[in-house]
Amino acid sequence: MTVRIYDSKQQAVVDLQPLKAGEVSMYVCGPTVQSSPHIGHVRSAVAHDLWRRWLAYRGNRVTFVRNVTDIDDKVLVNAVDEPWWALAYRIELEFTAAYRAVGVLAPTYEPRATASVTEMHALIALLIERGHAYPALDGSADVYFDVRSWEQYGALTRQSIDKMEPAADADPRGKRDPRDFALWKASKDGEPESASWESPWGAGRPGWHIECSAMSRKYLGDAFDIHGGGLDLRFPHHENELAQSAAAGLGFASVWSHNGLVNVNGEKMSKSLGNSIFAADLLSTVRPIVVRYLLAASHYRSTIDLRTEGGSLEGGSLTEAEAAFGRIEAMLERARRVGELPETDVPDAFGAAMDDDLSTPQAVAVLHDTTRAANAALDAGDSGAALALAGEALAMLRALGLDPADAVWHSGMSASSGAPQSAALTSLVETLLAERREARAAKDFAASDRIRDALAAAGILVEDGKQTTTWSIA
RNA sequence: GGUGGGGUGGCCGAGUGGUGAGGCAACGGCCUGCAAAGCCGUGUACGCGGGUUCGAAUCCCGUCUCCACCUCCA
Repeated sequence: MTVRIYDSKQQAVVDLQPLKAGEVSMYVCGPTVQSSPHIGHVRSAVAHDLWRRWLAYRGNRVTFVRNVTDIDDKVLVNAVDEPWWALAYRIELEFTAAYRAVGVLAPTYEPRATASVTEMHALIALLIERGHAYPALDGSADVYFDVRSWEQYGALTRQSIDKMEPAADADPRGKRDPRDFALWKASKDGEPESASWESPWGAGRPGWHIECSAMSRKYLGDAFDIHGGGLDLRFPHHENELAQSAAAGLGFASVWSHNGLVNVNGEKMSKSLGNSIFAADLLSTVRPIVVRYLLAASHYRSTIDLRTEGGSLEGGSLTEAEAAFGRIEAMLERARRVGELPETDVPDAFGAAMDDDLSTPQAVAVLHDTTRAANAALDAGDSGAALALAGEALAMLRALGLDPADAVWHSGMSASSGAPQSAALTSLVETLLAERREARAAKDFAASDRIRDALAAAGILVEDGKQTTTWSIA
């Protein structure tokens, strides 16, 4: 069965035809580690993680490379009271933590730009040799890509050079055309020695785009299947990558995949508006699995408009997501009390939706339908049907990386250090519930309700089932 | 100016010609000692104006409007 994917370059959904049958190579643009991760970074990572998991579910061996841009103008600028490499690594760790928290699988490899300077030099030399790049005309060590020499420049975003605005990433005096972009940037006075590498054109550091061309080639080869990233990277970053790699004679990416951006209350997140939602705040306010659910429930290409209530993350989209996902979790718990969930494949409708350009909104609808059907079967006492349906729901959750039982959601402090407290709590609650059971048996509902209210005041929800009473921390 | 994406019920969000995806919220019912949870039911939704068609959210023409990108961006 064929997985279909939207290719940003062709602007159409196409059959994914891997270069090698049964193997898919993906290169995803990771962050420039210059400041803390926000929900947009998390969204991008989850979107590509969903792709990776689905392609693997369909039997492909996926090689997934996501880079870390650890040298860049902003890394240097933001490193005020620490070395630039310390800032870069500190921020990289924050990204790793955020990705892990929302269940993003570790890449097959995660190369840092600074570890591939040699490969960048080789690519730049190749471009000069082929007549598509030149050392700056002003005698600096800058090297530029010559956009006029590559007639397909603009192919990715369908723009013509003449209608583009000039690039501002280097002194235009050294350029043949103002739209030429830097492959190599000469070291400048005042920049740390550690941020400077020798090159055939003089000491300097990489331009922004060349690293991805060099690293994708290094780890995935001259041609690979999918190149992903945020929609905001289409231009100039991906356009320039494409130009470099294609002009160097490389096959490069077969498919370009871009995830949509995240708005907050209808506005683009930006530093000037001060409305950025940082991963650390998000993940300490809302359960990470719910964040992942929220991101997975929207199509990866659409803009997500995150609604907050009076500036608080609680009360808007995230609270709705908690309610919706909580239903599914509750059903799984109900079903597990009846028996063990069988291992099954995902339902066909779910698979068909996922195959169709990762249509997770429809796939999640199937998940909700299955949840409702499982609850109905449980209400009807049909354990066999209930377990079969719950098993299907679990298979879907696993395909989406949303299995509530997965160890990633239970890492950290809570599990171990909380164990004694949890045992003490359970003992107390069970004692109170035993008292309540007696009161109910004696039809002393006033006493019964008093106990339930007291527990509720402590944040513990008591629910009477047909046979048993369950409790949970609200 | 150029390129691209939108406007769907109280809210979010799918859907490219044929019995109203799914979720959140609300209301009614079943269940319950009462609740909660669950299940069942309840909505004359497709920016506006024309057109094509037996039939349009979906196709065509016109029009209004919002957003993103055009060398910092996931």
